[in-house]
Amino acid sequence: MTISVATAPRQQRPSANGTRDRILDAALDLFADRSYEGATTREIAARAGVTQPLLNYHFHSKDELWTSAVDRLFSQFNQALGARRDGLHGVDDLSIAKLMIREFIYFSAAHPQLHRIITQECKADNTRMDWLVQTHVRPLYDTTVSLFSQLVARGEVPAIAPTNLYYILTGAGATMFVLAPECRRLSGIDPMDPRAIEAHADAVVEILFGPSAGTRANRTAPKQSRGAVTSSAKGDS
Amino acid sequence: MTISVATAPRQQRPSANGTRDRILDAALDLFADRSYEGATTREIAARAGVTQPLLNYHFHSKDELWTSAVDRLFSQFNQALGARRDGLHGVDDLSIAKLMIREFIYFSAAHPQLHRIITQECKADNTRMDWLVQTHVRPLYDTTVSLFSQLVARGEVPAIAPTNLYYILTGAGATMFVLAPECRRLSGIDPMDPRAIEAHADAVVEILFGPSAGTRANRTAPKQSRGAVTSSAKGDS
DNA sequence: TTTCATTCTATTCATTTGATTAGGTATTGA
DNA sequence: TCAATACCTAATCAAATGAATAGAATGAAA
Repeated sequence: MTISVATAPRQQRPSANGTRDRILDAALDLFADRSYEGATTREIAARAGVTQPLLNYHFHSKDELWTSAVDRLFSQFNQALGARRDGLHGVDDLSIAKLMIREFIYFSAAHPQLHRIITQECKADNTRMDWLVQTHVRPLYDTTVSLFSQLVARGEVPAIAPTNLYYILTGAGATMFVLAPECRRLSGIDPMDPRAIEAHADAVVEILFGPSAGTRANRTAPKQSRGAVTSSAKGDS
Repeated sequence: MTISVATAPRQQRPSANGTRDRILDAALDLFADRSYEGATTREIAARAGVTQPLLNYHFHSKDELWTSAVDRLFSQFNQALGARRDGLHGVDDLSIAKLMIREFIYFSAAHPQLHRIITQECKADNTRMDWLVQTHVRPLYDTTVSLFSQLVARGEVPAIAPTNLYYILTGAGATMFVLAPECRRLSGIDPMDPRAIEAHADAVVEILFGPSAGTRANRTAPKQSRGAVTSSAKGDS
C-alpha cells in the first residue's frame, strides 16, 4: 500500500562485487595458510590488489572478514554435497555413503583450506571455534554419524564407533591435500593432479568398505569445482 | 686468545636446565596452538613463568626457539618408536607394522603438537617447512613407505600406493587428537581419555588390516609417554 | 675473600599491526 | 544537470611485537 517511499537501497556497483570476492579469496587463502593471527590485513589486501583500509570498508573488522570467508567456503561445500545428493534417487545408502565420501575428497582436494582452517582454530578457549563448530561443523558431523550408524548397524561397514569413523574418514580423506607441499617433496607426487585425487578417493573407499569397493564402478567424475564458484567474472564488455 | 687451559666450561646452574625446558614446553604448546606467527614471545615467556628477554638469552631468536622446540619433540617421538621397536625380536613384519601404528597413535594422542605443527608449517615458500621435512619428516616417511611396500607386496594389506597409505594412516591416526576440542563438543567424548585412545587405535588397525586385527590380542599398553620425556635434547656442549 | 661467568630482569627501540579519519572519484537516480 | 551514495585511497594512530641494551643477582672457582 504505502508508496515505495522507502527507496530501495541503491544498487551495488558492478565493480564492487568482484572486489569483495577477490578480497574473500585472498583472505581465505592467507587465513588457511598463516592462521588468523598470522595473516595480516595488509597482505590480504595486497593479494586482492586493493589497499588495506578497503577491507575495513567492506567488512567491519578482521574478525568479520574471517567469518565471511569461512561462511562462503562452507556454503560452497554444502552446495557441492547437496548437488551430488540431489542427483541420486532410489540409490541404496551404501552407494550414497561412498559417493558422499568421494565428494568430500574432491572438495578437500580443491579446497584444502576447509580442513586447514578447522585445524588452526581448534584450540581451547577460542570463540571463533565455538562459532565454527556450532554453525558449520555440527550439522556435518550429525549427518555423517547418522548415515554411518545405519551402515554399521547393517554390517556394511566395520563395527566402529561413529565418532572414530568420522575422524578416520575426514583425516584419511583430507590430510594428503592439506599437506600437499610436504607430499610433493616427500614423494614427488602432486596430490592436486586429477589422477592423484581419483587414486586417493579409490584408496580411501577401498580401505573403508573393503576391497573392490573403490573400483571405477563406483566413481563419479570429480566435479571440477576448482575455480570461482561465484557468479562474478561476468564478461565486462 | 691464548691456550685458555681448556678449563671445562663452567657448569650450567641447576635452575637453568629447568627453565630452558619450561620455555620449550610453553613454546611448543603455543606454536602448535597459534602457529609460528601467532605465538608471541611474551606469551610464551609468561606461560613459562619468565620474562620475555630471557627467551632471547637462551635462544638467539624466535626462529631458533621454534627449531629447538620442534627438535626436542621429534627426538621424543623417535625415542618412543625406537623403544617400542627394540622390544621386538623375531616378530613378523605385519605385527611390527600394527604395533608401530599403535605407537604412532599413542604418541599423537599425548603430543598432538607434532601433527599440528606439520600442518601449520605446510605452506609454499616456507623455509621452516623445508627444514622440517628434510630433517624430521623425510626419514619417517621413508621408513613407513618401506615397511608398507613389503606388506603390500605380500598381500597382507590392501594394494594401495605407499604415499596414499602414508597419508591415510597419519590422517586417520592423528586427526581426532589434533581436533580434540572439536571432538569433545561434537560427541561429548574426550579423545585424550586412555580408553578412547585405545578404542581409536583398535579402529584404525582394524580398518587398515581388516576385521579382528584390532582386537586386544594385538594391543600393547600405551606407554603413558605423557609427561616430560626430556633427557632434554642435549644442550649443545 | 675476590673474581667472573652464568642466569635473569627492567627498560627501551624500531617495526608492524588493526583500525580510523578525511578526502577523492564515479555512478546512480531525480 | 545535480545532489546522494557507493566505492576506494592516502595518511595516521595507538597498541603490539621481536629484539637489543644495560645491569642486577647468583654461585662456583681462585
